[in-house]
Amino acid sequence: MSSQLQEQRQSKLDRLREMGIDPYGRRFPDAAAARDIVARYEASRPADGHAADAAAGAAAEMVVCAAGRLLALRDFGKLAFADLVDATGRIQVCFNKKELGEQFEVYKLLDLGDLIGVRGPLFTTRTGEITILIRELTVLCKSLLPPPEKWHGLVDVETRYRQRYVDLFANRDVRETFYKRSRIIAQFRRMLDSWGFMEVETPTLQAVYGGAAARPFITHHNTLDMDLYLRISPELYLKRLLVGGLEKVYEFSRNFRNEGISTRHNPEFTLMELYQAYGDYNDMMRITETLVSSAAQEICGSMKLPFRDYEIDYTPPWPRRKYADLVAEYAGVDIRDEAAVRAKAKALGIEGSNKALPVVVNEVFEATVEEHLIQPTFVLDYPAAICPLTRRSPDDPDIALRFELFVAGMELANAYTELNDPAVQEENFRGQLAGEADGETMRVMDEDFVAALKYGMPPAGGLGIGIDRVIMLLTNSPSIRDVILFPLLRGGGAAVAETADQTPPAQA
RNA sequence: GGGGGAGUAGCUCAGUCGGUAGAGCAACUGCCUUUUAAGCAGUAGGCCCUGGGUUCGAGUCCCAGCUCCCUCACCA
Repeated sequence: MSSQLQEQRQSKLDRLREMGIDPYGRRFPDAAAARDIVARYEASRPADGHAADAAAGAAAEMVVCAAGRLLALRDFGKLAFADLVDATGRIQVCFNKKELGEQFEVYKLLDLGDLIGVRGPLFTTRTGEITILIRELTVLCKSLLPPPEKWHGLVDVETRYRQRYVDLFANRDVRETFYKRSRIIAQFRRMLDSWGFMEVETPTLQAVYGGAAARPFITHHNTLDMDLYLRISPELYLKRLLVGGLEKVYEFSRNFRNEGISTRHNPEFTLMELYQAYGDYNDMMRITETLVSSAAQEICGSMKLPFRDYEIDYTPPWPRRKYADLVAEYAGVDIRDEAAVRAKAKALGIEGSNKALPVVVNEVFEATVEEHLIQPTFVLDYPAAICPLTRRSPDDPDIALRFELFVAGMELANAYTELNDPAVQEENFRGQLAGEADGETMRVMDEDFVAALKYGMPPAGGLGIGIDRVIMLLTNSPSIRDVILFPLLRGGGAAVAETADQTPPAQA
């Protein structure tokens, strides 16, 4: 049973306590990063390798301190080598009975997975690996459960998601993905800040939800005794800030959509939205290109990155293609030719003959065009009827000044020249409400938003970038669950829920 | 919700025709002072996802359920 392995570790823990050693450690402030230790040592030693090192080493012994998790062990009895893994990388450490003396007994009570701190001089082994010769050994945390196998790591997908903490320490590439996620988001923030945007936070709990067409999660506030919605989009609040005179704002917002789950959809996901007063959707295209392409270059090291079977080239500028032209090219129909569009939809097996033409057109677009948009492509000028928050083209009232960015067949970004005419906005809302029977459209009139527009919102460009999907692309992760630390799973999470299935005490 | 796949030791995986459950890693006991998935010898470790059914006998066959993965549907 697993308890056998656990009991063995527990008994080692008990023995450590008997020796007067706290198996759960304490502050250990002197540890240097494994990556830095290796880098410093490489820089300081002669270029011709370890032959000269033996002589030079005695003269200038470099004593270092490191801390991390013990994750591989090669034991020779009185000598052992192990991998010590910290947040920055891996460094080999050497347990030598001669060097450790009495502390060698402590080493014998260690297991894979334990957290330790070490101090000692660096040396190079016969095979050329930089290694810390341990003179002081500190137990920082005894591990009671065995780590996954050293070679394959943790593979079982369900366990990886449910016990991400194991996945992270066992699989280096998983750590790398989430480091990159953090750095990409940090870079986005740096760039936006440098362009004069200010970061804001708007409500996640909303009494009236809007800004997208999606089913919301509903929750309840006890004291106020009111139902609230988890936001599906921050859009309508960010535009209120434009009215208020905050001219360049952005928000990294977690949004919640009560829809299906897939490799591209998680019920909660991160959307970065920004609004720029006195701009339009052309500005948003340039911002999108700059943000994503510079993240590719700066964080991932190249403008050309693999994703699935593709090589994606992020070098700007990216092609701008008109929506109508793409439908003509891939579906072979003119979007103004209702009979042709409906015939094509029928041929594609798209149902809903009673739907409005622009809705059918969009379904044809999704069925025929999207899969072909592999390299970064801006799709411009959507049918106005499916864009209730977007300004109409001055040349054609049926066209909305909107673009979506597609990469690898996935929608990555969505942007508008924002609609700031309150009369048109109110009319669009009413049209959405009237269309409720058709399907999932906005069901609630946001009267306060219309009131805000009546005070006057500057003409503006607005942009939303699906952060999780950007991270998928830039880290070559095929599933959105690979870039979300704790994706939603049935049953909620923890793999070992047996202890929690007892009936909880009744709550008042 | 539809279709397909999977669930066996702590981890990674085999398991033939239905006949008492297997390997590698990890663990334990020995030997071993420069290894790189270290090596050698030995030991221990199992609710074969759950519940029914067929059978003298089920990890294996049948039915139902649970969970995950892929895919479709849904998702401006």
